[in-house]
Amino acid sequence: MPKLDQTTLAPALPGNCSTCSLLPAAFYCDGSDGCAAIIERLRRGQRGVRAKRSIYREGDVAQEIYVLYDGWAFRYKLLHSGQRQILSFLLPGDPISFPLLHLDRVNFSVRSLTAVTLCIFRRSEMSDYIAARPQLAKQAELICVQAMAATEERLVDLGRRSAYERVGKLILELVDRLHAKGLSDRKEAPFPLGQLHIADALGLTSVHVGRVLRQFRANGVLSLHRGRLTIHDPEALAQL
Amino acid sequence: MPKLDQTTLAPALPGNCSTCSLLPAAFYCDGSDGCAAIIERLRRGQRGVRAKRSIYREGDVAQEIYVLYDGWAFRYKLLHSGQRQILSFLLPGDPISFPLLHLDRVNFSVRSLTAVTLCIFRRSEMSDYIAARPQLAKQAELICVQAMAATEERLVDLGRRSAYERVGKLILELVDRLHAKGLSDRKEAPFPLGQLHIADALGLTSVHVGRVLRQFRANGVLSLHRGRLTIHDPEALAQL
DNA sequence: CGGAGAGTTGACTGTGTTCAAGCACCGTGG
DNA sequence: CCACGGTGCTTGAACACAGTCAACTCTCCG
Repeated sequence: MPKLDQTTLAPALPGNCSTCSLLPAAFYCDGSDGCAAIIERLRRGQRGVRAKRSIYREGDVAQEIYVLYDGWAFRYKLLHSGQRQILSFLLPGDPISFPLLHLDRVNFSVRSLTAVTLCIFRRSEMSDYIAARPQLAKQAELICVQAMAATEERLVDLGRRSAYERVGKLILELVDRLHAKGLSDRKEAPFPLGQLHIADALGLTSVHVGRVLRQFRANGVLSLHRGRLTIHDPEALAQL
Repeated sequence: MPKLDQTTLAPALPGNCSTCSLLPAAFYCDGSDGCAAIIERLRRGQRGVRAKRSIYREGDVAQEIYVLYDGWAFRYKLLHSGQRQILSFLLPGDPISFPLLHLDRVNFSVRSLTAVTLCIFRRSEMSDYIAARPQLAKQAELICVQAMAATEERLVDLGRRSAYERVGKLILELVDRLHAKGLSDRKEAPFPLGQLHIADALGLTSVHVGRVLRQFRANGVLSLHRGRLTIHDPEALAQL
């Protein structure tokens, strides 16, 4: 079995923007002809980051903003007590992260899960570019509203659902997002999250997540092994 | 003791927009001279709603959007099981709610807590008005990002903080917001939330919220009685 | 006076945590 | 090729925070 590409040091390198498969779906693309050329001029290069490395730290001044070209990462907050709450997971094509356009200091941290490549933009340039295009500004607001809806859905999970439901819904959400990007067939998927990541995203402990995953396995719903997710019973999963 | 104005049927009625004290802080005001006149033309009147009435139901098509002129309300989601998760509380001057500008169907419900008056706008008109003003579009995005930050802070609460901390932080947040609007001196405030509302916002039960409030009273931190909040020890509260 | 709704209290239960030990896997280096 | 150490996963026992259920009180209001 070949190494998972998510764990290699240098994932696929972006060529130029006009051939980039992620571009058409990006929030900063208005679909016009000249768009790719403009964005290519806006792009300030790329950066490779190894797995489990810090990308932003809470309080950093963000002059540069990144788009995740390849690999997985996550946004989180750290408490004084050392506890961690993961806010969201970032998949290939996701911006890191939209609010950065408007905040002088980031109010969360970001860390790579796998090796990752980032496309680099200057915040001020990207901001001007969007502001000059009402069409894009509207699209940007839409992105923000959708992120809001996702966060609120997660809020409902933490407030009112059992550990079993939370874990199931998180996995389902990630598989759906991967599917939308053409990175999974909904039966199998790369899955670089550890039990501790799942726990920190869902307000649980890694020990309990382990027990819940055992239940899922016992029920024949899904199994998670060595960075690989397999879904045996999509029906049962969707039921949540 | 006079009746609390939050529970009267018809709260203060808005005059015209140019004399409205809420306008300068509203997200749809760019601060220009002609602004109030334009908004006054945009405004399609007002509506009074009694306490504990439904304002939006999840799935509704929203042609009209509202700004809360007076009174308290809250946004929430209902689960199949009948459980409720409150997403946020709305105070005088808050829009209900920003995402409505971009969503054809609302993905949450809204209910009045006290008697309420709403200023009414047509969604399409408001949307066009903002889109035509890049300055406003940017302001709108900022509002959205701030709402996002608040929701993520709540997410951290539900995921990683004890019941005692959650209740304390919620009360502190509301007092700060009231203070910012000139509606509280941080020592006392109207507080129309019941224990069930607090519980549904924080992922707890009303019984347990009752116990936590008793602790706060016993510790001499704050007391909550008959729709009135009194803070005895702001230090201890801010410590959370 | 009577009823509804919200808050209070107590006993009991349960979901998820804590702590601790052991195991499997994997990359590294001899 | 194997020994080593680190990290992450598994398991079990004891515990705690918060939930459930049920009875009771208080207040408001008709």
